[in-house]
Amino acid sequence: MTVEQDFFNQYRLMYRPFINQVNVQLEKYQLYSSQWAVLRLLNDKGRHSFVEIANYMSIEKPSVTRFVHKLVELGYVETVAGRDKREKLVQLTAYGEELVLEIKAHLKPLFEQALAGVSKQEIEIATQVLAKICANINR
Amino acid sequence: MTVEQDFFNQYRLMYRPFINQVNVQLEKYQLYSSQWAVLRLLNDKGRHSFVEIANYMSIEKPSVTRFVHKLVELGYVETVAGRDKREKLVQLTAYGEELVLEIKAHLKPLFEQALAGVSKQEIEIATQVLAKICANINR
DNA sequence: TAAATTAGTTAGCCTAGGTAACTATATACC
DNA sequence: GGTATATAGTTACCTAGGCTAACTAATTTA
Repeated sequence: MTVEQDFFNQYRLMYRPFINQVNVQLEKYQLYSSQWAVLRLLNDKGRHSFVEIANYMSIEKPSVTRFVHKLVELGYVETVAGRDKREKLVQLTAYGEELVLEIKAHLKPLFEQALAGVSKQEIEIATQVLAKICANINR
Repeated sequence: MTVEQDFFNQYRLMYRPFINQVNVQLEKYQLYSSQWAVLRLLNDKGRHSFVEIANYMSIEKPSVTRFVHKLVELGYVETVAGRDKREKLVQLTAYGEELVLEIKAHLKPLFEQALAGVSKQEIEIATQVLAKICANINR
Protein backbone atom coordinates (compact mmCIF):
# COMPACT_ATOMS: atom_id res chain seq x y z
CA MET A 1 0.00 0.00 0.00
CA THR A 2 1.34 3.42 -0.92
CA VAL A 3 1.61 6.39 1.40
CA GLU A 4 -0.96 8.18 -0.77
CA GLN A 5 -3.56 5.43 -0.42
CA ASP A 6 -2.84 5.18 3.26
CA PHE A 7 -3.45 8.85 3.70
CA PHE A 8 -6.80 8.88 1.92
CA ASN A 9 -7.88 5.77 3.76
CA GLN A 10 -7.15 7.45 7.07
CA TYR A 11 -8.83 10.62 5.91
CA ARG A 12 -12.03 8.73 5.14
CA LEU A 13 -11.93 6.75 8.34
CA MET A 14 -11.93 9.88 10.44
CA TYR A 15 -14.91 11.49 8.77
CA ARG A 16 -17.89 9.83 10.43
CA PRO A 17 -16.74 9.76 14.05
CA PHE A 18 -15.62 13.35 13.75
CA ILE A 19 -18.84 14.67 12.19
CA ASN A 20 -20.90 12.68 14.69
CA GLN A 21 -19.07 14.24 17.61
CA VAL A 22 -19.46 17.73 16.18
CA ASN A 23 -23.18 17.13 15.59
CA VAL A 24 -23.65 16.06 19.20
CA GLN A 25 -22.09 19.34 20.35
CA LEU A 26 -24.21 21.36 17.91
CA GLU A 27 -27.49 19.73 18.90
CA LYS A 28 -28.29 22.31 21.55
CA TYR A 29 -28.09 25.04 18.90
CA GLN A 30 -30.38 23.08 16.52
CA LEU A 31 -27.57 22.99 13.99
CA TYR A 32 -25.91 20.31 11.90
CA SER A 33 -22.25 20.50 11.04
CA SER A 34 -22.88 21.64 7.48
CA GLN A 35 -25.03 24.54 8.68
CA TRP A 36 -22.32 25.40 11.16
CA ALA A 37 -19.83 25.50 8.29
CA VAL A 38 -21.96 28.18 6.65
CA LEU A 39 -22.11 30.24 9.85
CA ARG A 40 -18.36 29.97 10.22
CA LEU A 41 -17.80 31.16 6.67
CA LEU A 42 -20.05 34.19 7.20
CA ASN A 43 -18.36 34.99 10.49
CA ASP A 44 -14.79 34.59 9.26
CA LYS A 45 -15.09 36.11 5.80
CA GLY A 46 -18.18 38.33 5.90
CA ARG A 47 -21.33 38.19 3.82
CA HIS A 48 -21.57 36.00 0.75
CA SER A 49 -24.06 35.44 -2.04
CA PHE A 50 -25.75 32.07 -2.47
CA VAL A 51 -23.51 31.23 -5.43
CA GLU A 52 -20.38 32.14 -3.48
CA ILE A 53 -21.44 29.86 -0.63
CA ALA A 54 -22.12 27.05 -3.10
CA ASN A 55 -18.67 27.42 -4.63
CA TYR A 56 -16.91 27.64 -1.31
CA MET A 57 -18.59 24.52 0.02
CA SER A 58 -18.53 22.61 -3.29
CA ILE A 59 -22.27 22.04 -3.24
CA GLU A 60 -25.07 23.05 -5.62
CA LYS A 61 -27.25 26.13 -5.33
CA PRO A 62 -30.45 24.35 -4.27
CA SER A 63 -28.65 22.92 -1.26
CA VAL A 64 -27.54 26.43 -0.28
CA THR A 65 -31.11 27.69 -0.59
CA ARG A 66 -32.23 25.10 1.94
CA PHE A 67 -29.41 25.72 4.40
CA VAL A 68 -29.88 29.47 4.31
CA HIS A 69 -33.65 29.31 4.67
CA LYS A 70 -33.21 27.10 7.72
CA LEU A 71 -30.68 29.50 9.22
CA VAL A 72 -32.99 32.45 8.54
CA GLU A 73 -35.80 30.60 10.35
CA LEU A 74 -33.53 30.12 13.34
CA GLY A 75 -32.76 33.85 13.29
CA TYR A 76 -29.03 33.29 12.85
CA VAL A 77 -28.66 34.94 9.43
CA GLU A 78 -30.52 37.40 7.21
CA THR A 79 -30.42 38.20 3.50
CA VAL A 80 -29.81 41.67 2.13
CA ALA A 81 -29.85 43.12 -1.39
CA GLY A 82 -26.75 42.36 -3.43
CA ARG A 83 -24.91 44.13 -6.23
CA ASP A 84 -27.89 43.87 -8.56
CA LYS A 85 -31.54 42.90 -8.29
CA ARG A 86 -30.84 39.18 -8.77
CA GLU A 87 -28.22 38.74 -6.13
CA LYS A 88 -28.93 38.27 -2.43
CA LEU A 89 -26.23 38.40 0.19
CA VAL A 90 -26.35 36.31 3.33
CA GLN A 91 -24.98 37.75 6.56
CA LEU A 92 -25.09 36.97 10.27
CA THR A 93 -27.65 38.73 12.43
CA ALA A 94 -26.48 40.30 15.69
CA TYR A 95 -27.85 37.22 17.43
CA GLY A 96 -26.02 35.00 14.95
CA GLU A 97 -22.74 36.75 15.65
CA GLU A 98 -23.10 36.20 19.37
CA LEU A 99 -23.97 32.60 18.76
CA VAL A 100 -20.95 31.94 16.57
CA LEU A 101 -18.69 33.08 19.37
CA GLU A 102 -20.52 30.90 21.84
CA ILE A 103 -20.40 27.85 19.56
CA LYS A 104 -16.70 28.34 18.83
CA ALA A 105 -16.02 28.31 22.55
CA HIS A 106 -18.32 25.33 22.98
CA LEU A 107 -16.52 23.29 20.29
CA LYS A 108 -13.02 24.21 21.41
CA PRO A 109 -12.62 21.46 24.02
CA LEU A 110 -13.70 18.82 21.52
CA PHE A 111 -11.10 19.99 19.01
CA GLU A 112 -8.42 20.14 21.65
CA GLN A 113 -9.22 16.68 22.92
CA ALA A 114 -9.24 15.31 19.37
CA LEU A 115 -5.81 16.81 18.74
CA ALA A 116 -4.36 15.87 22.12
CA GLY A 117 -0.77 14.75 21.77
CA VAL A 118 -0.32 16.38 18.37
CA SER A 119 2.11 19.32 18.21
CA LYS A 120 1.09 22.70 16.77
CA GLN A 121 3.66 22.18 14.07
CA GLU A 122 2.19 18.84 13.04
CA ILE A 123 -1.30 20.32 12.97
CA GLU A 124 -0.08 23.11 10.74
CA ILE A 125 1.61 20.70 8.34
CA ALA A 126 -1.54 18.57 8.19
CA THR A 127 -3.66 21.67 7.54
CA GLN A 128 -1.35 22.73 4.72
CA VAL A 129 -1.53 19.25 3.18
CA LEU A 130 -5.33 19.37 3.21
CA ALA A 131 -5.33 22.85 1.70
CA LYS A 132 -2.93 21.77 -1.01
CA ILE A 133 -5.15 18.81 -1.89
CA CYS A 134 -8.18 21.09 -2.17
CA ALA A 135 -6.24 23.35 -4.51
CA ASN A 136 -5.00 20.40 -6.60
CA ILE A 137 -8.43 18.81 -6.86
CA ASN A 138 -10.33 21.98 -7.73
CA ARG A 139 -7.89 22.95 -10.44
CA MET B 1 -9.01 31.51 14.80
CA THR B 2 -7.00 28.74 16.40
CA VAL B 3 -4.83 26.21 14.58
CA GLU B 4 -7.23 23.48 15.74
CA GLN B 5 -10.30 25.14 14.26
CA ASP B 6 -8.38 25.91 11.10
CA PHE B 7 -7.43 22.30 10.71
CA PHE B 8 -10.96 20.96 11.09
CA ASN B 9 -12.30 23.63 8.78
CA GLN B 10 -9.83 22.59 6.11
CA TYR B 11 -10.61 18.94 6.76
CA ARG B 12 -14.29 19.52 6.14
CA LEU B 13 -13.70 21.66 3.07
CA MET B 14 -11.80 18.86 1.36
CA TYR B 15 -14.42 16.20 1.88
CA ARG B 16 -16.94 16.80 -0.88
CA PRO B 17 -14.60 17.55 -3.79
CA PHE B 18 -12.48 14.56 -2.82
CA ILE B 19 -15.33 12.08 -2.50
CA ASN B 20 -16.88 13.36 -5.71
CA GLN B 21 -13.65 12.74 -7.62
CA VAL B 22 -13.31 9.26 -6.17
CA ASN B 23 -16.91 8.46 -7.04
CA VAL B 24 -16.35 9.52 -10.64
CA GLN B 25 -13.43 7.10 -10.87
CA LEU B 26 -15.45 4.29 -9.24
CA GLU B 27 -18.47 4.73 -11.50
CA LYS B 28 -17.23 2.20 -14.04
CA TYR B 29 -17.10 -0.45 -11.31
CA GLN B 30 -20.65 0.42 -10.11
CA LEU B 31 -19.21 1.34 -6.73
CA TYR B 32 -19.50 4.31 -4.40
CA SER B 33 -16.61 5.37 -2.25
CA SER B 34 -18.10 3.84 0.90
CA GLN B 35 -18.48 0.45 -0.78
CA TRP B 36 -14.92 0.76 -1.99
CA ALA B 37 -13.83 1.36 1.60
CA VAL B 38 -15.34 -2.00 2.53
CA LEU B 39 -13.56 -3.78 -0.31
CA ARG B 40 -10.29 -2.18 0.73
CA LEU B 41 -10.75 -3.31 4.30
CA LEU B 42 -11.42 -6.90 3.23
CA ASN B 43 -8.44 -6.86 0.90
CA ASP B 44 -6.00 -5.28 3.33
CA LYS B 45 -7.06 -7.03 6.53
CA GLY B 46 -8.88 -10.20 5.47
CA ARG B 47 -12.41 -11.29 6.21
CA HIS B 48 -14.56 -9.53 8.76
CA SER B 49 -17.94 -10.05 10.35
CA PHE B 50 -20.72 -7.51 9.84
CA VAL B 51 -20.21 -6.09 13.32
CA GLU B 52 -16.47 -5.74 12.79
CA ILE B 53 -17.08 -3.85 9.57
CA ALA B 54 -19.58 -1.59 11.35
CA ASN B 55 -17.08 -0.82 14.10
CA TYR B 56 -14.21 -0.22 11.73
CA MET B 57 -16.21 2.18 9.60
CA SER B 58 -18.09 3.79 12.49
CA ILE B 59 -21.47 3.02 10.98
CA GLU B 60 -24.45 0.96 12.20
CA LYS B 61 -25.14 -2.66 11.40
CA PRO B 62 -28.10 -2.07 9.06
CA SER B 63 -25.87 0.07 6.84
CA VAL B 64 -23.35 -2.76 6.66
CA THR B 65 -26.10 -5.23 5.72
CA ARG B 66 -26.98 -3.03 2.78
CA PHE B 67 -23.42 -2.49 1.62
CA VAL B 68 -22.57 -6.14 1.80
CA HIS B 69 -25.72 -7.29 0.04
CA LYS B 70 -24.97 -4.87 -2.77
CA LEU B 71 -21.38 -6.14 -3.03
CA VAL B 72 -22.61 -9.76 -3.05
CA GLU B 73 -24.98 -8.89 -5.91
CA LEU B 74 -22.06 -7.46 -7.84
CA GLY B 75 -20.13 -10.66 -7.20
CA TYR B 76 -17.27 -8.88 -5.45
CA VAL B 77 -17.70 -10.50 -2.01
CA GLU B 78 -19.28 -13.58 -0.45
CA THR B 79 -20.33 -14.53 3.07
CA VAL B 80 -19.14 -17.64 4.88
CA ALA B 81 -20.02 -19.19 8.25
CA GLY B 82 -18.43 -17.52 11.25
CA ARG B 83 -17.31 -18.68 14.68
CA ASP B 84 -20.85 -19.64 15.68
CA LYS B 85 -24.21 -19.96 13.98
CA ARG B 86 -25.04 -16.28 14.35
CA GLU B 87 -21.94 -14.81 12.85
CA LYS B 88 -21.30 -14.41 9.12
CA LEU B 89 -17.93 -13.44 7.73
CA VAL B 90 -17.55 -11.36 4.61
CA GLN B 91 -14.65 -12.02 2.27
CA LEU B 92 -13.60 -11.09 -1.26
CA THR B 93 -14.37 -13.49 -4.09
CA ALA B 94 -11.58 -14.32 -6.54
CA TYR B 95 -13.17 -11.84 -8.92
CA GLY B 96 -13.34 -9.28 -6.12
CA GLU B 97 -9.64 -9.69 -5.40
CA GLU B 98 -8.72 -9.06 -9.01
CA LEU B 99 -10.98 -6.06 -9.04
CA VAL B 100 -9.45 -4.51 -5.95
CA LEU B 101 -6.04 -4.60 -7.61
CA GLU B 102 -7.46 -3.06 -10.74
CA ILE B 103 -9.27 -0.32 -8.84
CA LYS B 104 -6.23 0.50 -6.73
CA ALA B 105 -4.24 1.00 -9.93
CA HIS B 106 -7.10 2.99 -11.43
CA LEU B 107 -7.30 5.36 -8.44
CA LYS B 108 -3.57 5.84 -8.09
CA PRO B 109 -3.20 8.71 -10.58
CA LEU B 110 -6.00 10.63 -8.87
CA PHE B 111 -4.30 10.31 -5.49
CA GLU B 112 -0.95 11.27 -6.91
CA GLN B 113 -2.39 14.31 -8.64
CA ALA B 114 -4.23 15.34 -5.48
CA LEU B 115 -0.99 15.12 -3.50
CA ALA B 116 1.20 16.74 -6.14
CA GLY B 117 3.76 19.04 -4.56
CA VAL B 118 3.43 17.43 -1.13
CA SER B 119 6.47 15.56 0.14
CA LYS B 120 6.27 11.94 1.32
CA GLN B 121 7.27 13.13 4.76
CA GLU B 122 4.45 15.67 4.92
CA ILE B 123 1.96 13.03 3.77
CA GLU B 124 3.15 10.72 6.49
CA ILE B 125 2.84 13.38 9.16
CA ALA B 126 -0.67 14.25 7.98
CA THR B 127 -1.63 10.55 8.00
CA GLN B 128 -0.36 10.18 11.55
CA VAL B 129 -2.29 13.25 12.65
CA LEU B 130 -5.51 11.80 11.19
CA ALA B 131 -4.86 8.44 12.83
CA LYS B 132 -4.19 10.11 16.18
CA ILE B 133 -7.47 12.02 15.95
CA CYS B 134 -9.36 8.80 15.22
CA ALA B 135 -7.78 7.22 18.28
CA ASN B 136 -8.54 10.26 20.47
CA ILE B 137 -12.15 10.51 19.32
CA ASN B 138 -12.97 6.84 19.64
CA ARG B 139 -11.58 6.61 23.12
C1' DT C 1 -33.51 44.21 -29.31
C1' DA C 2 -33.07 39.23 -29.30
C1' DA C 3 -30.15 35.60 -27.37
C1' DA C 4 -27.43 33.96 -23.85
C1' DT C 5 -26.05 34.05 -19.13
C1' DT C 6 -26.57 34.42 -14.21
C1' DA C 7 -28.91 34.34 -9.34
C1' DG C 8 -31.97 32.16 -6.89
C1' DT C 9 -36.10 28.88 -6.39
C1' DT C 10 -39.00 24.79 -6.77
C1' DA C 11 -39.99 19.96 -7.35
C1' DG C 12 -38.65 15.61 -7.05
C1' DC C 13 -34.92 12.15 -6.82
C1' DC C 14 -30.97 9.47 -4.52
C1' DT C 15 -27.23 8.04 -1.29
C1' DA C 16 -25.85 6.89 2.74
C1' DG C 17 -26.55 7.14 6.87
C1' DG C 18 -29.85 6.55 11.34
C1' DT C 19 -33.37 4.13 15.03
C1' DA C 20 -36.59 0.73 16.58
C1' DA C 21 -38.09 -3.63 16.66
C1' DC C 22 -37.47 -8.19 15.25
C1' DT C 23 -35.35 -13.42 14.94
C1' DA C 24 -31.99 -16.66 16.07
C1' DT C 25 -28.28 -17.95 18.71
C1' DA C 26 -25.18 -17.80 22.68
C1' DT C 27 -23.88 -16.73 27.42
C1' DA C 28 -24.60 -15.79 32.38
C1' DC C 29 -26.96 -16.39 36.63
C1' DC C 30 -29.56 -18.24 40.02
C1' DG D 1 -31.36 -26.69 33.81
C1' DG D 2 -34.11 -22.91 32.82
C1' DT D 3 -34.65 -18.09 32.66
C1' DA D 4 -32.60 -13.45 31.70
C1' DT D 5 -29.47 -11.00 29.17
C1' DA D 6 -26.49 -10.18 25.35
C1' DT D 7 -25.04 -10.56 20.56
C1' DA D 8 -25.27 -11.08 15.16
C1' DG D 9 -27.72 -10.02 11.58
C1' DT D 10 -32.22 -8.37 9.30
C1' DT D 11 -36.27 -5.61 8.22
C1' DA D 12 -39.00 -1.49 7.90
C1' DC D 13 -39.08 3.04 7.91
C1' DC D 14 -37.01 7.85 8.75
C1' DT D 15 -33.66 11.81 7.85
C1' DA D 16 -29.74 14.83 6.35
C1' DG D 17 -27.80 16.44 2.81
C1' DG D 18 -26.69 16.03 -1.38
C1' DC D 19 -28.22 15.97 -6.71
C1' DT D 20 -30.56 17.31 -11.56
C1' DA D 21 -33.99 19.51 -14.35
C1' DA D 22 -36.81 23.07 -15.16
C1' DC D 23 -38.32 27.42 -13.89
C1' DT D 24 -38.47 33.07 -13.06
C1' DA D 25 -36.34 37.34 -12.98
C1' DA D 26 -32.57 40.22 -13.99
C1' DT D 27 -28.50 41.21 -16.62
C1' DT D 28 -25.15 41.06 -20.27
C1' DT D 29 -23.73 40.21 -25.01
C1' DA D 30 -24.05 40.15 -29.91
